[in-house]
Amino acid sequence: MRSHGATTKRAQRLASIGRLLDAAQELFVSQGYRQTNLDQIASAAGLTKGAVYFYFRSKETVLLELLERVQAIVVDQARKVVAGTGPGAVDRLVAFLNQQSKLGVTHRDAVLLLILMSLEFSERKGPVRNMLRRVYRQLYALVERMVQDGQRSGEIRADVRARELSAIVMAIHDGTFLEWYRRSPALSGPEIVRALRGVMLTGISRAPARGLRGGVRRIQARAA
Amino acid sequence: MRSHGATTKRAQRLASIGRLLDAAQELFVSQGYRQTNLDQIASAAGLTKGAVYFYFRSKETVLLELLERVQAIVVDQARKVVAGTGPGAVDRLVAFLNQQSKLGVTHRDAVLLLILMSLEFSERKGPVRNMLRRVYRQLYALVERMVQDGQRSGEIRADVRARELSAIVMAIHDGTFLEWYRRSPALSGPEIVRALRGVMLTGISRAPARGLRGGVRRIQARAA
Amino acid sequence: MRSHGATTKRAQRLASIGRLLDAAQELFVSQGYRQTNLDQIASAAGLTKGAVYFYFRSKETVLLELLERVQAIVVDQARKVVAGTGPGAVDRLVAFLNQQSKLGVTHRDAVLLLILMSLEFSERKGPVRNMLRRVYRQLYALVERMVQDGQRSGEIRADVRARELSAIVMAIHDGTFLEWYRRSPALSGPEIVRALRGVMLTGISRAPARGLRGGVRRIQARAA
Amino acid sequence: MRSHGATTKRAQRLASIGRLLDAAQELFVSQGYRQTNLDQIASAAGLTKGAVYFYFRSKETVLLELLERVQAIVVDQARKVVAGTGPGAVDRLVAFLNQQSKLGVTHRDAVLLLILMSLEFSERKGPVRNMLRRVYRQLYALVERMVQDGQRSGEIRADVRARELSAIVMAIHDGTFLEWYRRSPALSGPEIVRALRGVMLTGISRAPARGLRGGVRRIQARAA
DNA sequence: AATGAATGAGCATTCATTCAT
DNA sequence: GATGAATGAATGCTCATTCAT
Repeated sequence: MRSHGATTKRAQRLASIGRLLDAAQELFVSQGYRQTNLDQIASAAGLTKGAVYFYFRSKETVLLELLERVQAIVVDQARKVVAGTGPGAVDRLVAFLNQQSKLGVTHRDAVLLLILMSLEFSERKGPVRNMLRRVYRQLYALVERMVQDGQRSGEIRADVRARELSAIVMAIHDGTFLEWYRRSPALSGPEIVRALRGVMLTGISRAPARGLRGGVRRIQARAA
Repeated sequence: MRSHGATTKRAQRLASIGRLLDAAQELFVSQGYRQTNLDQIASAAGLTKGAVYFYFRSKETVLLELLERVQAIVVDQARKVVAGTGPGAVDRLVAFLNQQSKLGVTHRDAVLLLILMSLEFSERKGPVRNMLRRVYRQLYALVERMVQDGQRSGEIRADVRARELSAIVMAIHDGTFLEWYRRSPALSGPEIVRALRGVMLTGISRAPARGLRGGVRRIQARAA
Repeated sequence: MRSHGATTKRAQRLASIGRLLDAAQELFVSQGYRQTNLDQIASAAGLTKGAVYFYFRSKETVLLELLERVQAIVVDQARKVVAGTGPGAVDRLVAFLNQQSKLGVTHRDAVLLLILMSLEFSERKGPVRNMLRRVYRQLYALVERMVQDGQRSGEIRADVRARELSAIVMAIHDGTFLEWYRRSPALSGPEIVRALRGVMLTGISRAPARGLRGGVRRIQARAA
Repeated sequence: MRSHGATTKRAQRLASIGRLLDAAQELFVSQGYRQTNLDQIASAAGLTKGAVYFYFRSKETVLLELLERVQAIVVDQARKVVAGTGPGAVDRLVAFLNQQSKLGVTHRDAVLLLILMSLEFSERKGPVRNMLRRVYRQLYALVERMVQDGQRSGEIRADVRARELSAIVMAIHDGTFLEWYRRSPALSGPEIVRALRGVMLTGISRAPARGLRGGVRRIQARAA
């Protein structure tokens, strides 16, 4: 009845699933999970509610598969980038932040989905919260390791514990995305990203103790 | 049936309203606005659903009145504190951040309500979004003014526009609260607040150009 | 909006619950549990679906409360009647069957509900099946005890184990009700009841062994 | 993909239909018609939903064809057995009951399907109900004729009208099957069948009037 | 001042059925 | 001969809201 470009069953299946997931992602991000109903998702994908149930077991499953995709995009990529950079901890952190900034442009909704769902599901136990915790734990661990390395090597300030310092890094990171999301047209994307990086790196750098001045400047140069 | 300390009608009225608003605030923060239903609010306040409609026109009105309270707590207080400090822009910013940190302890839910609702309602037009925008505009303006002053006086880095820099300040601020909310037991409250202040102030300070070293150190000292 | 005879809240509550349960019972019996939807129940009671949920937690709860009523009618009454008759086992059995026959007229739907639901839920575990099993276990036990007593005293044939013999009694009992339900207009109620009693009592009586002839006749006289 | 012994199209066709009908019968009996969905039937037969529609016009048609099979098994066989026995009415009745008992073992689900569907569809008009009525009418007629013959010849009690007496016979018959179905593991199959026959035959036999004692005994002997 | 009864719109989910391949 | 994709109607349940008392 409905005719799509490629007509093999397999292609149609993938196309429909893709359209449904894309539609769901956009709606979950812009309206929240709970406010989005399946009719909206389905019709945004050019299908009907029934089709959603043909491909997914439930509304929750749609979100879980979406988060699976997001995990691959956000966590796996970040790990790869971090692993491929070195040797300094700050270098890796810069690479990480650059990667996230790029994601913010190429996969804005994927990143926002992660952040927004982590808030919407923060107090509701169930598979979604578990999945989200898993993803965040991985990100936290990645950042915390870099911060610890940096503290050991003297690149990063040691007057705050690694746990709290990396929490700040994540907080700044998520906070900036949310701010951007909230005030979208009022803020310049590239500029805010650049500012973010500069502020964060300066902020976490080792305080320029006497005789070591220039440390901050050096870091800021790398981040530019 | 129910016994309240003061039994004047007026007192009882105020007490009921207070209990309802408190209950609503806690539930909206912990579960979100949409997931919270009026039965939960009412019974958490020791009343029934009908009573909510006796005091408020609708569920939305409950939130609006709550946001009115929050505005008084967050915006008005911040303005007063900022106005009563001086003369430097960074001094005022430090005072502002101190005030917010205190609020985070004394009025945790009020601050979180503001942040969380601003996300939940970000794409839903209506009176709530308007109210939230009003509150945030005031906060943005307050911070932006301080940043501009600091840039003019040379205390604050000028390589990023004031709008984006103050967006970063707000982002860090909100992001830290959310991070704290999300990982509550895993993070040390006082420590993260101290870290936040240190990181942010160092980060936004003027890059310690040659001959001006010590600027960052001075700022960090003030923030400690 | 809707005005019912008695207007105290308590009376209205009881009236609505009563109407809902009555409507549900009739519909469950005539159409089955699963084929009956809440709209039918509600509108048969002059209410809307929402009202059902005001009084009951779920559709299943409606059935459970109905079965509670039925238990009181069927089991408790039967026990009382049996306890109040004596001394012979057959006398008690006759009293039991008389009681059930009366119920079949005064509470036709209650009895049928029990039987039909026991079939519809026989393979579906859950609270309904548990409840049904509880009720049936009590009836089985009641009958089996009478049969055992009768076998001991020689009034009832002993060539079949009490368990199977009382199963037959229950089978005949339920089967007759179902037959009546299935062929309603074609069968004469009183006559079938009389026939049932006669057939069953003769059938389970001690086989008229040599020298004991007349046993069956005596029993049939009591049953008439 | 699927390998069947005989690979002629015709054979495969018949095999698939057979598997579907068998699967449907088992599921209809164990869960009821309405609770069984086509996916369950199809996958129990190792096929997919679409295949059901390839062979049958609708879910209802599946049941109708099943009932056709059942009719052949239950009614036609019973008629044949009754016709081949004689000369006494009770002899024929015994033969009928023996046949049904045998069916209960060899075609348990077929017999149960008939009984259970007659209850599930009793108040729902449509082709299924018509079919069921047709089958039952034939069985009723068969039994009623035997009872009438027995009453005329004096073998069977005449104090109850033939219609009601044969209703009792059918009631006992169906009731025993249902009881067995409901309490499967708790009852001994052979024993209950033997008991049933004994009870029923004694029960419907001519009341052992004075001078005719032994009648019951004779009948019970035949039924053993 | 507050309650309890009732409504109706909205929503996730199930399922028989259709149809192109 | 059979499958997989998709539909649409039905249904149990939730919940903000209204209103008589």
